[in-house]
Formats: sequence, structure tokens, C-alpha cells
Amino acid sequence: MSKLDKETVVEAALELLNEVGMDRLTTRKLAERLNVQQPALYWHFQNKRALLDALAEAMLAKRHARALPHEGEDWRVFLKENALSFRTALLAYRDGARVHAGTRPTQPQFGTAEAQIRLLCAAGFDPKAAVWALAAISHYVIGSVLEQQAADVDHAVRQELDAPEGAVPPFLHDLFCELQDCGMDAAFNFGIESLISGFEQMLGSPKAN
Amino acid sequence: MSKLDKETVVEAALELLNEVGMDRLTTRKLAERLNVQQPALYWHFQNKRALLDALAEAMLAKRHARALPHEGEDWRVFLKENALSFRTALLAYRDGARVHAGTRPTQPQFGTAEAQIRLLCAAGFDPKAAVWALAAISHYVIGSVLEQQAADVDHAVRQELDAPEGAVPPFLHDLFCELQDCGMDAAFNFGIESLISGFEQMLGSPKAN
DNA sequence: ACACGAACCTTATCAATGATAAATTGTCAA
DNA sequence: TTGACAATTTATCATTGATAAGGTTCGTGT
Repeated sequence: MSKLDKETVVEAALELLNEVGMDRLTTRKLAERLNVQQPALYWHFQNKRALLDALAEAMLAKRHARALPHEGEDWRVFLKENALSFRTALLAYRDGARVHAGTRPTQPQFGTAEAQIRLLCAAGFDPKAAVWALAAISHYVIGSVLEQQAADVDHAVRQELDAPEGAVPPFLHDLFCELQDCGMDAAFNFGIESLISGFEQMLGSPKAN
Repeated sequence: MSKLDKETVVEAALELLNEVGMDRLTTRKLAERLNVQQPALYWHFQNKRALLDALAEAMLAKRHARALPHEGEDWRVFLKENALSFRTALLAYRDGARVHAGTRPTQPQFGTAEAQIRLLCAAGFDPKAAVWALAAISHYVIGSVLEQQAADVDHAVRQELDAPEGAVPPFLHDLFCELQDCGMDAAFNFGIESLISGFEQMLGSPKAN
């Protein structure tokens, strides 16, 4: 009939992912959506991990626009925009961070990595420090989104009694509520800007280690 | 016979976790190790998630020594030691980060959180900024360990041909190898110190946002 | 026209795993 | 002793990822 191919499978899988979440993304539901029997998927993907890897890759390919630095761009600006772009890409899909984190570190676009490293080195970074900085940002983004999305489902599930006791210090209660509501983005920004500002500092004093 | 209780179950589960990893940590294997039938576990834990939550909590309880600041400790020192302690705790168990990340944000020890926030506020942090800073560090640690442990299994699994082609720019190859071998800790340190240094900076200039 | 084979999909069927129901044993208190 | 509650066993599911083996379609060389 429709002559399935990898791309359409991935497309449908991303839709399904956003509807049911990662651990209810089953091969059968996906097959049904594609009007195909479940084992058909195994012609295109060796196993479910491979499918998820493809999803992670597709997520970034579609939404992570700022992977490469512009010509002559300030490294601080690039790092921030890059981080924001990465983050929104992961946030655009339900369980996006978990899906991404599960992927075995596929040779990331070496071209991309190289361009990023070059930018930093041109700004005075030691090559090693450049890689470290990029890794740090990546890890921070992944950790942040992971926890945010975990908190999301938690909120959704937990319509139960919020505080079973007066166990929560009121001082903190207000603070946390405020953060949850308005401040996910702000909190993320604070971290990113701190990191980048920290890199700037490190540039000045080579390092003690 | 042995009169199972939550603690012994958790203990055995942690052992098993270190032997087989998270996704091969099955209720049956665990039951077998405890000389018990599989459904017995469901008397002590509502479901597998609850068991894993308990694991995550136990991991930190046993290894995360520096959760609370010492008396009159410098905030920079505390943040760094705290992060290192958190990291080693997660690294101490196979898939530690994944196990931890999976836990729905259980009301974290509010007492602990409050003490940490107080320390930062006493150092001049705005309460909101204090929470943001603590969250940033936590997210960075989780992201870092997550990726490191993912890379670990990847290395273990991937005894295949390393570079199927000369596809890897030699400039990067050496750099990455060097990082993988010696530098996991160093890379982590770089990030943490950057973050903390960034916080210091933020303290000076309140914020533009 | 025809056979062959590769690409692609189906039907049937597994084994592993998390989970629940119902019966069973053990133990302590009244 | 007996009744009740805690703890565990036996039996049994439903879900899910995966594989084996067979069918269908289609292009290509002869």
C-alpha cells in the first residue's frame, strides 16, 4: 500500500510520542497508526532502541536550529542561543530529554562539533577547555529539561492532596510555587548565563589545576 | 525464614543493580536473590517504580555525605563539595543517574533544601537566585553523570570497529580520546567551577532581566 | 513471456516481565 | 483455642519486544 519508509515511521512515532509519552510508545500502537502489522517495523529498524535513536536525531534535526555558529558571531551569544535552541528542541516533544538521553552517544556531527570548538578556540579557549565548556552546557541543558519534564508529568499525575501535612515549610512552599509557575525559563536562563559568565572568568585565569 | 523488610530488599536490589544494570534489574532476579517468590516484593513495594524510588533515595542516603552545609562554611566551597558528593553518589551505582532521574521529584528533604538556601541567602543571594543556583548545580550534575554512564556502557558494548571510515577528523579524535581517558573528572570540575564562578559574578550585578 | 530474486510485509508465535487474585502459612493476642 | 492480621506462595494475566517462516509485489535479465 503506502510503502512505508524510515522517515514516515519516524514522523508518526513523533506524533505518537507527543500523545502518549515515551514508555507508552509501543511498537503496536505505532504500527496501528501506520496501518501496518507490528513486525513490519522491524524491517526498517533493527529494534526499538534504533527507532528511539532515530527519534532523538529527528527531534534535533527539526527543532535545533542553532547548532552551528554564525559567521564571526560572539562566542557568548552563540553558546546561549545554542543552549536555548537545544532546550526548546527537547521541550518540543514529550519526554524529549529522556528520549535523547537514552541514545547511545552516536558520533555527533563531527563537523558541527569542530565548528563549535573552533569558535571557542578562536576566542582564546584552550582546546580542552573548549570541549569541556560545550559538554558542560550540553549536560546542563539535558539535566534541566529532564527534570522539568519529569516535574511536568508529576504535576499532571499528582492532583492528589498536595501537602498531606503541614510538612512543607511555608517559607519554601511559596518560593517553589512561584518557580514552578512563571520561572522555568528564568531559572534556566540563570544557569546558562552563570555558566557562560563562568567560562569568561576561566578565560582570564588559565587554570590552577 | 528471613522475614524480608524494605531495607534488605533495597540492599539486595542495589547489589543486583551494580551487577546487571537498570533495565535488567527484574523483579524475578531480585526475588530469587532474596530466596523469595516474585510477588512477595509487592507486599513491600506498591510497584517497580516505588522500588526504584527507594533505590534512588538509598543511594543518596548512603553516599551523598555533603548534603548539608557545615557551620559557617563558605558557600563556594559548599556548593562544590556538595556537587562532588552528589556526583560520586550517582557514580557509585551502575545507571545511578538514570535511576535517580526516573524518580518523580519526591518532596526532597525540605530541611536540607532550606539549609542550603539559607546559606546562599546569607551570602547575599536573592532567595529566587539561591534556588536557581542550587537547581542549576543539581541539573548539571545529573546531566553529566547521565552522559558519562551512558558513554561507559557504550564503550563496553562498542568493541566493534571504532571508526568504520576515516570519517573522524584526526584533530578531534585525539582530543576526544584524551578526554575520555583521563578527563572525566577534570571536565566535570571545569563545569562546576565555571558555574560557581558565574554565580559569584551574578552576585555582583543583580540582574538585567 | 517467464523465472528469479530482492524488497517489503503478514501470520503465527515466543519469552520476558510487571502485576493481581486467591489461597496459604505463621504468629500473636484475647 | 481461636480469630485476625501480616507475610508469602501458587497460579495466572496482559503487555510488549522480538523472531521465524511464509507470502506478495515488482523490476530485471534472458
